Amino acid sequence: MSQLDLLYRYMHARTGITEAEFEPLSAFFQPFSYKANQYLLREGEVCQYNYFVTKGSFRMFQLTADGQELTRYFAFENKFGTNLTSLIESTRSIENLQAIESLEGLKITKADFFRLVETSPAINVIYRNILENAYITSQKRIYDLQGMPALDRLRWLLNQYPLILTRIPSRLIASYLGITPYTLSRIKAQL
Amino acid sequence: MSQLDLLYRYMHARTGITEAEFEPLSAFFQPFSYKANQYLLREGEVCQYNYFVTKGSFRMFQLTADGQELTRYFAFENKFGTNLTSLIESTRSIENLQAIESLEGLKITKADFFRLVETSPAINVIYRNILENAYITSQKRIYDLQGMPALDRLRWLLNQYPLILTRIPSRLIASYLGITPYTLSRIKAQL
DNA sequence: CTTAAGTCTTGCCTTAGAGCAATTTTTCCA
DNA sequence: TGGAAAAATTGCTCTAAGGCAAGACTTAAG
Repeated sequence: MSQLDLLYRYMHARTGITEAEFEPLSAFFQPFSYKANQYLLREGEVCQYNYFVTKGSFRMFQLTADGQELTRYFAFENKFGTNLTSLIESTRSIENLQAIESLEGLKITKADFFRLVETSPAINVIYRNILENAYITSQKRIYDLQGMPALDRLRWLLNQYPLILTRIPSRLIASYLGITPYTLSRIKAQL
Repeated sequence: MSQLDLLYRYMHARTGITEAEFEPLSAFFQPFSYKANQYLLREGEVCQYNYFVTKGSFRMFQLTADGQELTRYFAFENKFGTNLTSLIESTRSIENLQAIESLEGLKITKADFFRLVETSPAINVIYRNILENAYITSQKRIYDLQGMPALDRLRWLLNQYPLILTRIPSRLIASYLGITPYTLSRIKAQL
């Protein structure tokens, strides 16, 4: 299935958009691809695109003052992903977007995207949907992880993404759970 | 200034709405008031309203399995506040909304609100704005607090809300920072 | 004003996870 | 495919925060 077909399916499922309505929108999306470990966005840059993933995955992470990586989000196939905060506020990003595996998808510029939010009912709904999901996901993450011991957090993550341990390197998972690789290694033995 | 004036100012600042455009919307908002410690919403209920605060404050918190309160958000004057997750998904709330001080404001029902999101450009923008801010705030919270020692978290909070220690009881602040009241008491001495 | 209930503080001990170092395993390319 | 580099594991020690208990302080109600 082509990248545009995947995007159409994504949008149709959420907005009921028809192929005829989708057609003029499709011109705003350009293909992109990155190799594993390449950066889509680096800290300090202003995010210019909203990315729709059709193959592979990327992550968002921040570098702390003492050089530690804090991973906040993994974007897999059939997901929009971007640094929303930087995109919305046009501020310099405090986080990095980096391909984990070889990555392909479609991207739309910030200007086109926000213009379509105002002019295309379907994109208005898609954006609302992205924001709602981003918010709900981030809430679940705060809440479910708050005060939970490390082992329970790992179980929670495996419940959300059962395949994650096979697909994502352990050090990134540790970084996502807010624990050290040492601790992750130790608690995996207790699963 | 009347409650409706405050709401109009809030909306005008964000959407440029005129008084004439605002007038038909105002009928959807009903006044509410709660005394300190009363609940706007309890865990297990489906949230039915979006609340605009004109006086006082309320908080959102979750009860953990072992009876601990985890506070996630404080809503003060001139803010919309609700359990967005429950409102969006029509699911039972896992959190409680409780007035901290004596509280007044305007509320709109879920059904009216989402209908206006579709039919009123101003409310569409307001909702987008609420979602964007909710997301950005929640991100800042995750990020800024992740891995930070308790004393630095307290400083971060005081930076965001300098008045909070004078306005909100310490046990709620501890609950918001994800630390125990014991620890909060100890680190306040180090400020 | 007085008393009870709730809240905050502080001493003492316990504990989960951090961090270092050394070893093993896996991954990556030349 | 062989060797270097990165990642994962594991023993040991250390530390920030948790939790109990006792006392001080505050607040609200009669």
